[in-house]
Amino acid sequence: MRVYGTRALTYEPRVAPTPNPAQREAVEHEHGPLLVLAGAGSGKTSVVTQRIARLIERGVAARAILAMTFTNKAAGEMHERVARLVGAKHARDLTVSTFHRFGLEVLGHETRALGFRGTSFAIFDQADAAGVVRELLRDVRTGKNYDVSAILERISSAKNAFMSAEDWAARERASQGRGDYDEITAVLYPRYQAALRAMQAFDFDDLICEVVNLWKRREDVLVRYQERYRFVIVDEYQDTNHAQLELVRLLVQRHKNVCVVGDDDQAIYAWRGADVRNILDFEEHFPGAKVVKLEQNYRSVSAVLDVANAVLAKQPGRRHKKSLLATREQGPRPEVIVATDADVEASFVGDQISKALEEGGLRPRDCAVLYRSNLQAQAVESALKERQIPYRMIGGQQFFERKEVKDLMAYMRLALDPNDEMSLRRVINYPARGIGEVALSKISAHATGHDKTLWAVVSRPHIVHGLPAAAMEGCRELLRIVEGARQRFERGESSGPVARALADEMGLKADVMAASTTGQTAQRRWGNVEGLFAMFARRDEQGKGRGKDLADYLRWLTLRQDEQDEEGEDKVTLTTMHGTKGLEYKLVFVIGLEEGLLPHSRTLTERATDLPAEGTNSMDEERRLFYVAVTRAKDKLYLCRTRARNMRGKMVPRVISRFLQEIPAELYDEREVTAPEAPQLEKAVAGGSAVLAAIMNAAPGAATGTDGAFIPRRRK
DNA sequence: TGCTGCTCAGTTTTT
DNA sequence: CTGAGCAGCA
Repeated sequence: MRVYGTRALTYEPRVAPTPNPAQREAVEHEHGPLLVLAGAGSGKTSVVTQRIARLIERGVAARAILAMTFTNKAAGEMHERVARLVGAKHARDLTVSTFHRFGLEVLGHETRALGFRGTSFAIFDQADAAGVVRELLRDVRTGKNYDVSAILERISSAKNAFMSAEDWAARERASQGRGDYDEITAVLYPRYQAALRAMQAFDFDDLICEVVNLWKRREDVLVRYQERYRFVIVDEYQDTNHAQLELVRLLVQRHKNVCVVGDDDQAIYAWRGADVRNILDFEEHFPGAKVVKLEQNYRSVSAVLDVANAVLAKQPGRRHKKSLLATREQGPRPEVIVATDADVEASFVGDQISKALEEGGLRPRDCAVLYRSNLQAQAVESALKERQIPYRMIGGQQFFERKEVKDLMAYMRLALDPNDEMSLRRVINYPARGIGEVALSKISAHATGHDKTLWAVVSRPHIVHGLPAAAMEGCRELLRIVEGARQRFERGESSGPVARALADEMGLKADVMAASTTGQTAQRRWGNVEGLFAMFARRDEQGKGRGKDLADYLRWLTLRQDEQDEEGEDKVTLTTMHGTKGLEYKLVFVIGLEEGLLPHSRTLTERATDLPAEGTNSMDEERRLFYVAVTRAKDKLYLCRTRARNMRGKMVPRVISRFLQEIPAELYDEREVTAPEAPQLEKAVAGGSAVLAAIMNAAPGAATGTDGAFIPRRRK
């Protein structure tokens, strides 16, 4: 038992919940479709893992079970938790995979059925795909400045709906005047798809869609997978898109043992193609489905749950109505903080965390700051830095999307397989070596014209008619670098040393330094490269640093986000509301609860680039996002907003978020914060260990600094 | 070819 | 106020 304040508010540590009747029902269910509606904090993960364990216990072969998640992290965690229940031996046979990884695996095994030459294909990430579209756009020469990502969004949505280029064009014609973007997409979609196939490449959507297409075309292939995976479990089902539904539907058609777990109240990804109707209409998609609702919340104190339920109370037309039932005590009241501006808001957060750490017995990892947009992180970052509080930021640009990392990876791929055209194109003129747009198109044209690979032409640049001497020299330079690395591999060197040699040879360090405006960014970016070296070194130690192992790994890395930051580091978490799903913290700050941030201005005003999503309402989605944020808090919740905020260089007055406005005032305490607090003062008065009250239950106004101690922070 | 300066836009993001 | 992308010049 821990005393959290002068009012002797006591928090029982969360007891591992013995399964309640609903949970037990979900765990014990064996055959036929099952929908588990799992409210926030209702013990979803434990139900899923126990269910898998139970199946194995009842004699289902582990290799017949397939669990699908969205992120590698979730897959890893699930696998680990099942392993703890059933032992490593069974766990090894179990398949826990992301949708995309699964798709990759299937396509990799079926290259013959796909009619590919050889067994290798490339995976294009967002940036690669954008590059293709940008290039196609140049070819078409529209004279207009199209937003590439808006086009990609449309291509993606067409693919996931299994619309062919003709379907799209037909729809575009039928609903004429739908705008330039539908029109240009109709032009580019077929070209984009053709370009990918020509390069023997798949984008992320293809990894799902092409599996479905293959299975539809080749019953014999489908049957193999149906026979293999007789029990299928899908996590975060509310995030699935149409293609993923089709994949699942085909896979379980025969045995019908499909269990999906999700929460329609936490559907926040419609903007990237998730279709909440998948979970709403599950019973129609899978007739005879059993439905189990998990409504007992084991995470949050009831004062927090009251706010969460109030947020959803205004949500119109919920299909699967659930409410969160508290199992914990009342707890401290959530607080609404009104700060003068974003810096004051950030300082307040910093001060409260600082107190919680010094006097409240909390660890940094118990605290999180949630915001709508990554931009908001900056003020909080400096506030925490100033107070020397360790933090980690989730989101922002991912490690493997960083340019310097991608460049070096492309060289590594090229050294293993010079016919990897995408990688070649990426680095053919990086670092700059005189092969510009003109030279590249000459080389490229020669390759297509003489039915040679791009690499074959680069290897013998003199055969290209009219290629400038500089470009020819550049080709030889590239050849020398890649050849050198290839030979190192042949001599038996493993990935770590080869990567270092490559970086050396091409002068990566010099380029990274030169391309960075400040010493700090240079340091950070070179640090990323060092991180990549370290990653290769780790693989080398495991004996997986060369040959096919390495090639497979490099390909798979395209599907893999940051492997860098250590799980379980003792740091405060800074993340977007989207990035926080599935996580929980004792102390949570939700900041920037203002119109224009939440709901975000982009949901308030429509744009030509926006892709209207069917059957969804973005305002409702913003509300659910708020709900997700609120339900992360276990013990104490702060809801913060500002009166004015510096936006695009101007101070702008701010209006309270409609979602915050809707919460009945009796559910929280409110206070105004005009200047950062003076923690020293607090400490002098309070002292001792029982002062957690300061953060948990401070009397309104008590901590508001009025002594003018506010020194504006310098912004770098 | 490659750099500089201008213009424009400015969510969320996993794979 | 920033950063990305492009046009125009060296």
